[in-house]
Amino acid sequence: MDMKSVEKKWQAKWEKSKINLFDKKSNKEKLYVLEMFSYPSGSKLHVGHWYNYGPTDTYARFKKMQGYEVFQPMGFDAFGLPAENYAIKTGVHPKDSTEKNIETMEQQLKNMGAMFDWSAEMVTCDESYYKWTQWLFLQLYKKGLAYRKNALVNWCPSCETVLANEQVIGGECERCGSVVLRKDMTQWFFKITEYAEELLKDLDGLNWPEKTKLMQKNWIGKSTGCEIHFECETGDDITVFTTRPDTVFGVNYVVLAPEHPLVEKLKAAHPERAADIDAYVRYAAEANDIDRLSTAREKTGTFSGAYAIHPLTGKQVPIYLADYVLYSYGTGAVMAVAAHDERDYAFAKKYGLPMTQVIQKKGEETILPYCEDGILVNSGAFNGLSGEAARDAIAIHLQKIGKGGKKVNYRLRDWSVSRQRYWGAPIPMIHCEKCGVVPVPEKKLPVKLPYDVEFRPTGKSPLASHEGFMNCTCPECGGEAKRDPDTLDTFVCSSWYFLRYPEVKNDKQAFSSEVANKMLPVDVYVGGSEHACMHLLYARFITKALRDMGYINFGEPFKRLVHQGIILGPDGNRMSKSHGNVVSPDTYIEEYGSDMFRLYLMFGFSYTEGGPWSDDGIKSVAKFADRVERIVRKSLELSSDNAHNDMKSAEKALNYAKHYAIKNITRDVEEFSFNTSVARLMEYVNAMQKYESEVTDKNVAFYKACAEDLVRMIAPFAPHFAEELWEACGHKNSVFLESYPAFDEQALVKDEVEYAIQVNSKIKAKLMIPEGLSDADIQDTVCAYPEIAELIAGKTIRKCIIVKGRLVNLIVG
RNA sequence: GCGGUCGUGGCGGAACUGGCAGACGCGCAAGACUAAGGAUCUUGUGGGUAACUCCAUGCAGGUUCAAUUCCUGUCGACCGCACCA
Repeated sequence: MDMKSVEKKWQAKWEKSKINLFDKKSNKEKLYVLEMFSYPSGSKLHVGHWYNYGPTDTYARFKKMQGYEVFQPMGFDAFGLPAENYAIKTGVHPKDSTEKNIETMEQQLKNMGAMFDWSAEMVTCDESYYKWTQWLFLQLYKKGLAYRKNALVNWCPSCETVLANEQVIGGECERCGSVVLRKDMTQWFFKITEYAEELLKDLDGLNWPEKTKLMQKNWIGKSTGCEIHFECETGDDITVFTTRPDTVFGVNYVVLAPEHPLVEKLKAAHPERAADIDAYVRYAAEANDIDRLSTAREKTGTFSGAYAIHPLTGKQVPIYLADYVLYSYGTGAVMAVAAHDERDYAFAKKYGLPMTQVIQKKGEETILPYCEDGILVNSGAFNGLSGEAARDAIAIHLQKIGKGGKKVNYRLRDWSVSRQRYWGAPIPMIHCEKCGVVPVPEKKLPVKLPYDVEFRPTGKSPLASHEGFMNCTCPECGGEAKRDPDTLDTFVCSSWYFLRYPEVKNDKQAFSSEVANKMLPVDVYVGGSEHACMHLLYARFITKALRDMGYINFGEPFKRLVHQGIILGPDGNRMSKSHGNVVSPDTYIEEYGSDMFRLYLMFGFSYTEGGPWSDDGIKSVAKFADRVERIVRKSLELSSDNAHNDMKSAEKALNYAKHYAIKNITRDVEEFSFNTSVARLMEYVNAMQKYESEVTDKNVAFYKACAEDLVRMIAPFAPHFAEELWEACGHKNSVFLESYPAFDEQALVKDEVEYAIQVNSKIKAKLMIPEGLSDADIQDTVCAYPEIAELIAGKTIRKCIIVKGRLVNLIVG
């Protein structure tokens, strides 16, 4: 079959007949199948795109044939750093390069022949979309979920710009390789932490890969413990968080993170330490992330000169500054128990601080630092308690005396969304000297991203130097004001796009509650696992926030999540230009066509595993298709004159093969197990071939029906190919308007089944046993079988294990 | 360091809730049809052995009538987090 022209032909027909469009009026059950949309990069579709979209399209087509009204949209995540970097390098404007790239990718996606509903296409850098991204920001602001604060951000000194965490690779700038520093800046944040508990709890109900749920769980990092107040000599309260209140009597000192606000005050109280403190704070600030985060790094710190009062013993403990305490976690201060914490132990050892053992290992000698649970000693009234009981009792006691109490902490931090970049959605906020920070009124949206901007890095947001953009009037007082010069993290754009797809043309709203509640949540979401703790978490957060604002009535965006594996280069490394191992799909598609390429991707790999690329099997897949075509065409040539209509054993065998294939494919496609599905198709084709070549007296009508079923069965896997054959079979309508063949359990009932016969768990024989026998009859049949009878002669049967349809195990002795 | 996933023929990979290990295919070998075949079709194909059979799912144990599957330890690969108190 000339796949090239066949593909063109059917793509044109599909477009004309609008068969791939979602029918809102349909009374079939909706199924929202979504692949993560793509970033319009300069190059063409790569193997990864194909691997994500091809097999998922097979799933979607399969569900369509099963009677669902499938919605499978596609769009582009078009804002972002790569386009801007490309612009800096080449001078081509991000808008121009992005639009051009989208055009190419659209064409390539269309050539793939997936059943994307192109009427629902959406591009995040279009005004018609980012208007609503800005709207979303304003809603979060109104709700108190978007706020501005001063924070430490990743700063690249050479590009003079802030970088997102994901753009810091091993502590270095993704663009230029400089070591990234931390810098204090005022930034917009989304209060995702407010949803920490719900984001954690709701994971349980999701049909997601366990691995991904676990990653999110760890990322959220819930830890249950206790807050304890130490009174500082300045009169201030130093609150620490600990998961080990049972060690509180062992506190030897208190440590503040160098960024802790109290540091300034302590310095003022102890001028004799000021120089040292300043030096240390500076040292900590300059230490880069790699150094600071390394657990192997030697602990450093300095004495503040001040003391705090232990809340239970009343003793004085020194206050230290040390950067092994992170300002961003908990309270930015810890109680140090040198005897029972490895870090405190290392620090105490280095600075010659005392250690107090308060936990004893049960029944064995305690070697410090001892960080496990044990029996409390030197702990006043709490001596003798251990573990959870001790923690509980001490927390309750602290609460009673007003010195602390139980507390839950999360590792999750608020989401920093400001970017000092050009190619993103402008933040719809205005800074007025009189009125402060004022939101842009909703009806003034969108805040348009100007085209004529100098986007080369200067240390400030590119928009900051665009006067036409920056200068505006304050919506409240009408006076002169400035716009926010930053743009939103592109993850904001992608955190709600699935809500927009069902009504991309809605120019009154981002989405309507009515449609969203009907079309969402997404039933099956397919994309890479690298988004586990970014996009997939953000999208959940935004969904919950929108639910709480009353816009939607569901709190989870993606009911089921599937991750495709990664196709590596032939050398087993990740495909990359630097490895020189990038495989382009184009040459294969040129030679074999889009259907064969996707069929091979499905057959050659385990979908969720992926693996190193190899094209060994691609020819065989094409060969398989040839065989299918030959069989179908041959069946058409047969004349039913003088043919019989009986279901003899040959027909029964073929019928069995067909229903066996249907049953397994139906189960496997649901599981995204495409390789086994294709294997079952091949088996069925082999059975067809066997019947074709071996049976001279054919049941022609039956055989023709089998051939047509084959075309239906293969349709989701090779859509253009199947349409062509379906037409050849004399049908006018698309094969995708057909139902996927259903299997009949009755056809799978055999007269007799082969059993493996074991004697003392060793296989001794294979035996055909009629279906429907009782266990006792099966045992008798087996024992009567000469080969077995001989083996068990003179021995008693102690046990007979029968697994219906599979094996019989005789335990004799 | 912590958490997780995975180790099966020469290769990609199967094995549903523990039940005949190696489905399906690649590759390889032999044969058929051919002027020819890198087309197509048929047969064979984990290893050892002349054979009965024996050995095989990273390695070592355990549970079980039965283990690729469950448990313990160990080695290796990959992924995520990483001074989270």
